[in-house]
This record gives sequence, structure tokens and C-alpha cells, in this order.
Amino acid sequence: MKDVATLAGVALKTVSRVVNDEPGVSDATAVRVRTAIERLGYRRNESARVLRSGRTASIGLVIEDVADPFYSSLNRAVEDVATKHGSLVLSGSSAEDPVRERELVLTFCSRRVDGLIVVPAGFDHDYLLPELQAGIVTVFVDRPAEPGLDVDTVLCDNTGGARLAVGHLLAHGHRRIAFLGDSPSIFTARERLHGYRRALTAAGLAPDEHLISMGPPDRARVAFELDRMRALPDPPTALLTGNGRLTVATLRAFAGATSPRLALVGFDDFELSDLIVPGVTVIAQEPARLGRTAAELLFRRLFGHDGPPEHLRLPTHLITRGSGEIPPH
Amino acid sequence: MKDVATLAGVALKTVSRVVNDEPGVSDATAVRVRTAIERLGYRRNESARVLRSGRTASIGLVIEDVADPFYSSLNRAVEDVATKHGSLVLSGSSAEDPVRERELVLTFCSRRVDGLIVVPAGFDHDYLLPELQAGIVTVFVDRPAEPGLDVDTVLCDNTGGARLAVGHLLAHGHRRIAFLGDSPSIFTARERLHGYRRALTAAGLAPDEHLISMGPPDRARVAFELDRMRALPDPPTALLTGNGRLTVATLRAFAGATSPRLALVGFDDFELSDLIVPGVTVIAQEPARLGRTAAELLFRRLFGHDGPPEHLRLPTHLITRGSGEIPPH
DNA sequence: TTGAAAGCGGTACCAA
DNA sequence: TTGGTACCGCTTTCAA
Repeated sequence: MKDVATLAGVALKTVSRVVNDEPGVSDATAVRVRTAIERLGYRRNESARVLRSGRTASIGLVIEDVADPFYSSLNRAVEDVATKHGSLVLSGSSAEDPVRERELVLTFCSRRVDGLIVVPAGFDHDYLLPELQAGIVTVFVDRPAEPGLDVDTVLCDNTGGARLAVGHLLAHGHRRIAFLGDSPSIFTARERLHGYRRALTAAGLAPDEHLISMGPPDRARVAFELDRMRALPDPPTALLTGNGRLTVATLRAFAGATSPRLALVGFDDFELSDLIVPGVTVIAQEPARLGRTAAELLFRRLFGHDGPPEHLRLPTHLITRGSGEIPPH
Repeated sequence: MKDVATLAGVALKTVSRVVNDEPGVSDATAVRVRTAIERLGYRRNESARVLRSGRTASIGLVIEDVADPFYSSLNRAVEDVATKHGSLVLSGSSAEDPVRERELVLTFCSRRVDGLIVVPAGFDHDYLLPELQAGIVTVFVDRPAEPGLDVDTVLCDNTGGARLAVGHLLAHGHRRIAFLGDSPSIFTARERLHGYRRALTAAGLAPDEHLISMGPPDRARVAFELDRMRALPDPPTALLTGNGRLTVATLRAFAGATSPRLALVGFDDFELSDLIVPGVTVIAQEPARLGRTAAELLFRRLFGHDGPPEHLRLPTHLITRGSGEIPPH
């Protein structure tokens, strides 16, 4: 910038004004400066700007896995909103590991991101308190913050979605409905399980613990649990799977089995769910809307909004495609 | 850092030494400094460090769409390598738009990323020359740089993959093999078309232009082209689709049609390709390996390697699942 | 082993 | 409308 100033025969500050579109520069001077910038191939050093001004025009995004379809569309939606506001997105995969989550968050903070969007993997976010104090705006997505951590949150209506699913299966005559959920350490898994129980109870049915299995979505476990349930004296006729990966694992187990298929409703929509036969009935979330909403909340605060923490719930939708309409046998 | 120094009763520089694990600090002093850091909740300001040292410990990644499964696994692989080297990833979606690509690259550069990994959308990268000159290491992935731009590149063996696919269909008795490719402006689409032609010619068959269609992967176009080809006096019995999105669009068209299915081989593997009936035979690329290789090339140069530009080709693999083994009818 | 001072490249503030 | 100068928080260099 000094070189530009020298070449244009003006002071440093004048160049700065031109670069930042600040008022108070005559057109003639501005043109001279711009010419000099062009000739020198000058580009502003962001680090220096950040150091002085404090604003990095970047936000940090911590999700479970940038390669997971659910989170990658959330990522894209966040990126789109950020771009609209001239901001860049630093993203990282926590791999569901609280330690990694913390590392990522703190790394982002030390880079002085303006804000954070986090899908929390851990339960203890005390490490965030100093950063919040320091003014780093934070929004939690898909999972809530622990009580006492006053941040905006955007969640899905997990309980409602699970109830919707169970209601649908009940309406198709099922009474023995199993639930295959992710590890109970995951918030959404617990909420969905809760919705499942509530829906059964509300229908006057007692949840049968033999028909509930919570754990990681690996194929072997899913196959094992399905076999176990099928061998029960009173086996299930329908199944609700707690997330996309569990649904896929279940479909793989179905494909490898000879026994008749259970009716199936899966939590989370996924690409090609309509091309499998029968089409997979799902409770659809809207990952892109989740990301967009969170990012908009974030930027609203960055632009000065100052209200109490908001806690939003986005609705889920039942999409019927065939698998959830199989009658009991 | 000044506060820490004051509290610990040492000089600024000593704190800097401790923070950076530099030698030449007595244990006792180091402990005092660390205690002060703890008490003050101090975290180093990266912008200041970057401003002085020049190294940002971050790399920029420009892909077509962070939400696309192919590119998001590439993204994840890059992230993993970067993390191993203590680096962060700034990622952005070019949406196949040269202008947006350029914007992203220049933004990343003004943030002084140490290096760039780019899936180029445009053909003119002159804007990159000053940056390369300035020492920003760049690797192109999935598509090559124009001649004269001396950067490392990592590509897939598109031609070989297409030949593999056509060879497979020929071996199953097909002689009328159609090719449905993406827009000819896309490098990989052209290479795959080329491989398709070569394989036919090598087998003594003249490519029939009526059986070739190049264009965007939208469902309507795909359905239209399939109908058109089927109405030919001598319709195709087999089809090669040029990428994952075209394969999916084709499957949707198949699902909505009553006519007998063509044998199908798709370029790109995709999740659930095994769960569709019949399973989809594909030419698999390895997006994660593409990303990993590019990132390793990048970091090798960042760590001092200085050789001529490397141009790597990664192999493709035929995975048979049923759709490509349907006999001609 | 430790410290003092210069400066990285900008922006903020005040003066001209 | 323009310029001068302090200073952001750290690393580098050199001296003690």
C-alpha cells in the first residue's frame, strides 16, 4: 500500500480510503490511486486489516463430517448466506469427538472468526465462555447447548418427527413397531426415541424394550439387532430408523435377508430414497434450511441485533413412498 | 500477550518463546508464563502472527459444490491431510462459474492462504499468475490447467474409465452403445466421450452420433434424450452415463418408463448404487484419494519440495452390480 | 537465558 | 479533501 501511495503521489491514508470505498476522495485522486493499484497488482493484506479492525469477515462452522450429505448441504447453505454478506466459511469435521470439536472451535477463535456455527459433539462448552464474553457470536445447530450457555439454537422437531412416523405406522395397522436409534449419547437420538415412546403411549400401547435398540449405525450391529427382534416370540411388523445412516444400514440388511420386509419409516430423507423398491418412506428434515436459518441468526447479531437467545425448532415432514405403507403380516 | 508478560513478570519475547515452544527458556520461567496464560485465558492472535510471519497455516479449496457427494468426500480428505499438518481449510463452491471461481481464489489469496487446491471451472487462469509468482502453491484437481500454467495436477483416468465401461458392455454382447455425457465445456465430459469413441473404434465399430448426447444432467433433458434414442430405427441396447448426476437422472427416467431397460454403466460410484435393483454397475473414481493426493502434493511443496510440476492420473475401477450385465435385447 | 526495539501492513483518529 | 501518526499484537533481530 505504501508503494501504491508513492506511485500515485498521495498519502497512505488516501490509498486506504480508495481501497475501502470511503468518502472524501476526489475522483481525480481516486483514479490515480486505482491506476497505481492496477499497475502494481496490489491486493490488500487481510491479516493486517484484521489485526487493526478486528473484523475478519469469516465465520467458523463445526459439523460432524463435511462429507456427510446431511451436513454438507447444511454447509452449503451456510456458505451461501455467508457469501451474501461478504464472509468466508472455515469449516471443520468434529467426527463426533468433543475433543476435536473443542480444538476446532478454539482454532477458529484464535483466527478471530466473527462468529461460530456449531453442531455440538460434547456436553461441556465451558471452554466457549471466554470467547462468548469476547464477543464471538455463536449459534448451535441440530443439537442444543447445555443450560447456562446462552446461545441461539436451531433444532429440528425430532420428537414431533418421531411421533409423525409412529402415527403413520399405527394408522397402517401396525402395533409391534420397533425403534432403531443412534447412540443415546446423541441428543437427536434421544429426542427421537422419546417421540417414539410418547406416540406409542398416546395410542395406548406400552413401549416394549425388546423392540428398542440404540447404538452406532454400523451394518453389523443393525443386522444383528434386526435378527434378534425377528426371533422374538412376538416380532415387530414395522420399524422406525433414527437417522439416514441407520436407514441405509437397515436397507442393506433387508437386501441380504430372505424374511419378509418390515414396514419401514426412516428419519432423514436421502438421495435415491425414491429409486429403491419399495420407495423409502421418510421423515424429512431440511438440512439446508437448518444451515440457512442458523447463518441468518448469526449475521443478524453481527449486524447489531441484540436480543435474548433464540431457540428455533424447524418442522419435519412425512414423505410416503411405499416402505412405510406395507401392512402388518 | 503484554498482559501475560506483565503478570508473569517477564518480557514480551519470553512469553512468545513459551507460546511457540521455542528453546531457551528455563523451566521455572516457562511455568510462570504458562500459569499467567491460564489465569488470563490468553490465546494468541493469529492475525498478528500471520502479519509478521507470513504463514497462515491455512489452505484454500475451491470445488464445484461442497454439498455434492463427490466433492464433499474430496473436501474431507483434504481436511484430514491439512489437519495432520496443523493447517485449516477454507472451502468454497464455484458452482461451475469461472467468475465465482476467480472471486474465491482471489479472496483466499488476499487472506494469504499458504496454498490452493482448485477444481478449475474456467479456462483462463491468468489471474493466478501473480499469486503463483508470489509463492502461493497451487494444485489443480480433477481438471487440468491450461498449457503454460505450471501447477501440479491430479486427474482421474477418464479416458481409460470410459474405455473400461465400453469394453465391459461389448463383452456382454452389446453393439449399440449410447453415451450420455455432461456439457462438453467440462473437461472430464470430453475425456470420457473421447474414451468412449476410442473403445468403439478399437472394436471395429463406428461411433454413431445419434447415440451420443452431451449436456447438463437435468432430468428432463435425460428423459428426452433417452426417448429420442429409443425411437431410432436402430435403438441402443446399452448406455454409458458420464457422471453420477447423469446416472441418477437416467435411473429416474428408467423408473418412470415402461420400456425394457437398457444395460447401464455409470461413471462415478454413488451411495446406494448396490441397493437399487438391478444394482448399478459403475466406473468408480476415488474422490477421497484425489483430495488426499492433491493435499499431499501441496504440503510437500510447502515443506520445501521444489521440482517440476507433477501431473498424476489416478486409476478408475469397474464395479459390476447387475445393470451393466443385462444382455442386448 | 532473557530482553529491548523495530516493524509486518494496514486502520483509526485527529489535524491541516 | 488530504495527510500524519499512533498503534493493532505478534515475530524477528540483535544485544545483554
